Amino acid sequence: MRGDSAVRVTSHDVAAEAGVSQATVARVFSAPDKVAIATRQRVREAAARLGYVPNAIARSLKSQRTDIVGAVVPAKSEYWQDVLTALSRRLAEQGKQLLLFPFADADHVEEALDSVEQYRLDGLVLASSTIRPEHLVRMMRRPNLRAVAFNQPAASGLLPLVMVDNDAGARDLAEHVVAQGIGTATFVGTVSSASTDQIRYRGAASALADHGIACPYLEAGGFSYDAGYKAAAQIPDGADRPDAVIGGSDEVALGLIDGLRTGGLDVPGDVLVTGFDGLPQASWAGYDLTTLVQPIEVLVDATLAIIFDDARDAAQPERIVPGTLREGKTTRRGHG
Amino acid sequence: MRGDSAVRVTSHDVAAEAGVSQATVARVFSAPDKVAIATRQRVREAAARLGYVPNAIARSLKSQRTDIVGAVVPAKSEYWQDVLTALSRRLAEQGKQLLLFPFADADHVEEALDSVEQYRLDGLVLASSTIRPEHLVRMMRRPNLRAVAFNQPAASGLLPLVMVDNDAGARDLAEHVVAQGIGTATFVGTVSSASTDQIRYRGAASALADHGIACPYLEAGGFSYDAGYKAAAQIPDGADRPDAVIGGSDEVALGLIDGLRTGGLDVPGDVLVTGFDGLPQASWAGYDLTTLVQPIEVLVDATLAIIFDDARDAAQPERIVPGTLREGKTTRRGHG
DNA sequence: CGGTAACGTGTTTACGTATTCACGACGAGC
DNA sequence: GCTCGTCGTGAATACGTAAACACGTTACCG
Repeated sequence: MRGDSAVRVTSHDVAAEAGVSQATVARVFSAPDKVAIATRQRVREAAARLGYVPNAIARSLKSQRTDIVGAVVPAKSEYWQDVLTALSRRLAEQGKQLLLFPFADADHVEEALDSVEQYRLDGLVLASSTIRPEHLVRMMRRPNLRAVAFNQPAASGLLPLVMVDNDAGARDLAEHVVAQGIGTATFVGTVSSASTDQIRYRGAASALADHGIACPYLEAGGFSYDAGYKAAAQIPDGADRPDAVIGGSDEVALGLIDGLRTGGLDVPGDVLVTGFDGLPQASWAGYDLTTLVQPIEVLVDATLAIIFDDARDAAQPERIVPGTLREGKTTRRGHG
Repeated sequence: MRGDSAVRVTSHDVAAEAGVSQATVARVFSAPDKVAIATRQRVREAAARLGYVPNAIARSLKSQRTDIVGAVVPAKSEYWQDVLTALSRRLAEQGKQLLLFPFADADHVEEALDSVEQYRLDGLVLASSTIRPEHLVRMMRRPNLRAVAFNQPAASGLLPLVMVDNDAGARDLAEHVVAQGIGTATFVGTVSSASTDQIRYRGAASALADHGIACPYLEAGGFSYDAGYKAAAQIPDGADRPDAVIGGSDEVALGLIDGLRTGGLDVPGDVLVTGFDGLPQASWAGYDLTTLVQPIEVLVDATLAIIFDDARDAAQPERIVPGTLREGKTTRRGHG
């Protein structure tokens, strides 16, 4: 044992100090109204005197609840950072905690889930489409564990699902750029491996097609600023240059903007750019990106509702929440 | 009990299935070399057949280790996001987890620490100078809990401390802008409430003074992009305009840049700008900020070393790690 | 005034695992 | 052939709490 200078104090110690039984001490901390006020007071004082703090581990073992929700998310992503912030705040309000299982590559998801199973969490938020279906169903089978897929269209039918309306959002963005008078467009994203990007692409392409505008697709090969920055170099210039570039996400779009500008183009003068997600950085004055803002609070609340509401047995819920278009200067044509 | 369609399977069940005792099952999962290979195999198969997964809660209760490290951090901050990412990755490599205790205001730190005490964590990373000293000492007294202050100069002497060399870094930045030929400068940060900013300001001011340059101070009133953006409007223009603006952090500096540019100034043409931290966003082509990059991996490793190395009894360690200057275009004068 | 319900508290057990102790078998050394 | 040590395993206990159950006291109702 290390650093055992201080003694570990348990509810038994407090019981002895206060002259009551251990059960009474436990009740004072978990169901105070079942204890007479005088006794409660006495126990509280004894606890304070000894520096007693209830042991959450033991409580969890006994009660079969950990009051901890896990989140399996990609380690590097601006978007997920925002989601986690909202999630942990809401959980904190309910006296619950967030245990993080970030993964770098998809290969590490497996290990993360091993840990998840050991910790007997109350709930689990599964994010990012790099989590494969077999992993999803594995989590589904754990007793006492409510798993929810977050913004992961591929999980549909396998798990309860909460996501923003990617299709409608993409259409809104497409309609918006069409309204700016564009004649050509290109979609840049990671359609190859992100089911959200797939839906966003189809939605945008479909809406553009309604106006007789084709929408070729350029693979960014990643979800990051860097991926977007590099992809910008592959967008045709000259006569083939598209009037608008639809980014699959804000991070990619921000990279696109800087990449295009580095290439000597003016945004929005030469090319319009849109994103998706509504990151804080997208609102920064240097970019002021037109994007579809996800109602993260709403999504998070819906997720927690599925995890903690007892009346969910009515099949797998699927909550699709609409986002809102935020019009920035990246689609404001000077000569429109 | 909710959703108890699946049965909970314990080491006892596995023991029965494999025809051994519970103790042997426990050994297979915690000290496999103490079990004969044949038995081990048999137990493993039985476990797989039943879908057994060791219960980390029970293990923690018995072993008095949770294999979980907590982190008390501000909910909203780009910088801390990066730190947490690095931290959780390193922990995952060691089979440990990160439990997050984010707080919005300083008022909520208290509640966060209440939770911390209950969970009997192996270690605790205390971040942000908005955690007051009385809170720090409270954490110091918990048995079996190794608390480390991360980039929090004010904790010096109270807790083991790991931080970047703010003073040297600030001096490096100051020397760098002096080398660009500036004659006047202003520091913008949150000296009022951040002990890191205080040191950075003193360091920069001192280095500038060595060259006969005064360094007035402008309070940003926050650590965010927005705070920087607004502060930019208060920087004197005309004859009093400083040649360089030293930001207390990258987030503030990025806001400053956009604020100055919105005000019609050219960065770096009219004003040089520097930051501090080395955020990913600072490297974005749209900014390319000159900043002092913190060696986050090194800091994190030092932190975990203090938490997990048994030989730390040699008083309170204080690790001060140097950062590295990253020269971006925000200090590259066209007409220098 | 008797019966009964509500209340407050103590006793006991269970949660699932790690670990100590004890025990038998087996091989080596003299 | 006996001792001793090692190895593999089982039995038993402890970790600290929550909750079921039991019991005595008090108050309320008809």
